Parts: sequence; structure tokens; C-alpha cells
Amino acid sequence: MLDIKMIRDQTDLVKNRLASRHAGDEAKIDEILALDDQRRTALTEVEQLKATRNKVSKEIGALMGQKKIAEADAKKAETKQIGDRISELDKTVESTESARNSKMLEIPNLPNEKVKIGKTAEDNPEIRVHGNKLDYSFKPKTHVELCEKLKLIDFARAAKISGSGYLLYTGWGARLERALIQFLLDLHTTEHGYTEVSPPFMVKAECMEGVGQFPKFKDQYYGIAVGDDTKELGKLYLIPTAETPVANIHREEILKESELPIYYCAYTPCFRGEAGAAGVGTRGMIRVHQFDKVELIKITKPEHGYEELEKLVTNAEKVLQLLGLHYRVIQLCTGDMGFASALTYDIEVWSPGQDQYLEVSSCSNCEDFQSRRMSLRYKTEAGENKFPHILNGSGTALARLFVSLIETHQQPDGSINIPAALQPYLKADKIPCPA
RNA sequence: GGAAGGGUGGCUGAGUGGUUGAAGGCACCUGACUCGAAAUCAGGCCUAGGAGCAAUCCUAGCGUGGGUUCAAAUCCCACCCCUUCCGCCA
Repeated sequence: MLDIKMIRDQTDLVKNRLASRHAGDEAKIDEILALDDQRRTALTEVEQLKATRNKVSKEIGALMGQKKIAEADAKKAETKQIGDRISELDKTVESTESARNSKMLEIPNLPNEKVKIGKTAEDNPEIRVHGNKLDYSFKPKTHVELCEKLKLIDFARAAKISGSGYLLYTGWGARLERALIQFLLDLHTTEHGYTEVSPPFMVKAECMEGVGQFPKFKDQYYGIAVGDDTKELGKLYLIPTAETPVANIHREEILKESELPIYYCAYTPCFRGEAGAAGVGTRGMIRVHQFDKVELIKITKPEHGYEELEKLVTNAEKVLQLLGLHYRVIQLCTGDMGFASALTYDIEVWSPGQDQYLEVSSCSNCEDFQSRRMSLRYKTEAGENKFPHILNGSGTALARLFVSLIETHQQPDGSINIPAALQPYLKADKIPCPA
């Protein structure tokens, strides 16, 4: 969330930057300020009353010690009334504070000043392109055709057991998925210096809130119940990305400056309701309710946040380079950025079968937006507590990577060539096409 | 799920309802002593919110949330977590 002090002191700046997202959030700022003002008025008064009560209570203690019971009783009567007023004001402070905080949780992050002002994905600037679209001597098949022909995925039976939007990997398909996970984790841990973690796949609501998924996008995620116990429903949620558990690892901690930067990478499945997205690009593996992903997370000092983001993007790109895939890097404009992000690069890999680019990685610096929400700080050498920058990036999403990989490397005979970097993991140099 | 025990500052560990934000110790920081270090001595050393230009002051916090009281780490209630044992289980 945003710093309430910044909202107070630089109101116009905050409003302008929010307005650049074209989401109408700037209108909520005045409501927040009004509540904040009410809260502080009540707080100032109640704190003065409490100071008085504390003082008198001590005097009562002293009088009791001297056995001056009558005088003590007189003072008790005096503070009794103060007590009533205090509990009244305490309620005001609490209600205005909680109303203010709820509203603040719905305000997205401010775009960094480097971000291009724009409204939609049309306005996203392209940063760089790697490789180019291959010319095929035959009409390239789509990944759906390839998966069916090579029996990599059984779409029909996945739908039978779980409904639409789920994948049943089979045979070479399952092996390829597993090989990719292993390849990605090895790359990031041994080449890029990340520490591998394997987190829970279910988290508390406060973790969802910590990274910005709650409260605004609650209807996008799966809540878990034990059996039919509805009391349990809503206590835990299936993670939509490893970012959720991993970014929260150090929540409510004060790290030492010397511990930063922290680099984590994690493989997890990701669960997304995709509410409202039905029918939009839902063919095959492009948009599903469950997919695998290797995620990269960094916790850094604010002054290093952006150079670390550049490195993170490079780390994700390395995956695509090693797999021989054509891709481009774009920067999201203000109107297209996610809720928590201050600056985001998307990496889109080319899919010959779809004849379009597919987003396989989104790398963001959320600055201190998430660390404030989860109360993660670090102590500087000077003894000051500061909020670190939290960065996340896919390194990369698997389902779409799978799509691009098999479509790109398909051969005229229907088989799929495996790039050299992946061969040791799959223990094969091609996936054969059954007759 | 059942039984017992336990949750106090970075760690350890006291705490009869009333100068206890919290003794003592350890660790850490600053200064003194020293050529330097160790030892010793003096001081400092949590977090959040609010007022103030500032120095500083005030409020809150002893697992969490309620309650009793003029006053709660201390009494009452509920919940959470940890340890051990039992049950169940991949």
C-alpha cells in the first residue's frame, strides 16, 4: 500500500500518478484523507485523556500505599468518567482507522515515473526482440494438434476428471514438463544465484493481501475448505503464483541490511479461477486453471531495485535463449500494469501455431508497495527501519513455454527436436511422432 | 482429534494488580583506559502511531482478541501457536 504520509503531504502527486493508470482510483484519495483526519483528531484527544488517567492512576497507587483511602476514592471517581470518554474515542479511532486502511488496501501502486503513460496493451513499448519468426517448409501445427498427435496431453480426459481448463500430461508430455521444471530450477540456482525454496501451495488470506491479490481481486482465486466445513472456507487459498508464499517468507520481520539482497526461486503449480475469462483464448494450454511455473523473487534495498529488475529480466530471457525460442520484451504502460507493480516488463514468446506472442513472464518491481502491506523491513547500518523493494518475475511460466517449444521445434515428420540445453533433462534429443 | 506443559525484548531469564517498556545476564553500539587488543568502567541499545521546525513529549504493545478495574505482563473468557505423549495417517 501507499505511505499515508505521502498521501497527506504529496496529495496531488499521488492523485496524478494514480490517474495515469486510468482506473479511477484517484477519486478515493480524498475519502482516505477525510478518514485519516477524523482518526487523528480523535487520537490526539484520546491520548491526552489517557495521559491524564495514567497520571491520576499513579497518584491513586501512591495514596493507597499511604492508606489514604478516602482521597484515593475521590480520585477514582474522577477518572471513572474519563474512562467512559476514552472508550468512546477509542472506538472512533478504531473505526476510522479500519475504514481508512480498507480503502488504502484497494489503492494500486503508483507507476514509477519511468513508465510510459498509456491506456491499453496497444500502448506498451517494445524494448527488445530476440531471434525471429522461423520460416517453415510446411504449415506448422498448433500445439493442440501436436499434443494430440504425439499424445503429450489428453485434453478430453482432463476435462472428464476436472472440467475445462485443466491439463492431463501423458507420456512424453509429462516427461517434458518435468524436464523443463528441473532445467529452470537448475539454471536459476546454479547460473543466476537464486536460492531454491519449495513453499506451501496454500496460504493464509494475509499473504494474498500482502502481495496485493486481496482484497480487490478476491473472486479470482480458489478458497479451500476441509471437507464440507464452511467454517474453514476462506482461511486458506490456493496460490495463484509462487510469488504469494515466497514474497511473504519474511513478512513482519526486520532484516539486517547485510542480508540483502535476497534471491529466491521456486517451482509451484499456480491456480487461477480465471473468472470472466472463459472463451477468451481458452483453446488448449494457453489459459488454464492450473499450470506450473518457476518464479523468481528478490528482496533488495530501494537504491538497487531497478538494476536488480534488469538483471531479473535477463535471467528469465536466458531460459528462452537456451531453448532457441523467438521472443520480445515489452514494458507495460501505466494503464496495463498490475495492481502492485511500479514497473513491469513482460516477456512474450513466439508461438508459430497460434501466430502470436504468448506472455510467459512478467517481471515487476513492486518497490515498497508489498513490503508495507506485509510489514517487511530492514534495518540500515544507521539504525533506521526501511521498507525494501520486492521484485518478482516468472522464470518462466510452463504451459505457454511448452506450447512455444513444441510448436517452434516441430519437424516435417511430426516429431519435435529438443534443444541441446534441455536434452540432459529429457534424456532424449527428440520426441518421436507415432506412426 | 485426546492429554499434559509452555508462549515475556536479538537471545536468555525475573516479574506479590499500582513510577515495569518491563530486573539480571548474554550479544551488539559509543566513549574512557590501552601502542593496539582483551579485561574493566560509563553510557546507549525494541516497534508502531500522534504532536512539534527541533530538542523533546505523549499514547499503545509481554502469543492474539475480548472482559474486570481508577490502574493488567500480572485476574477472567475465547482463540492461535509450540513441545511431549496417545490416536489416526502419506
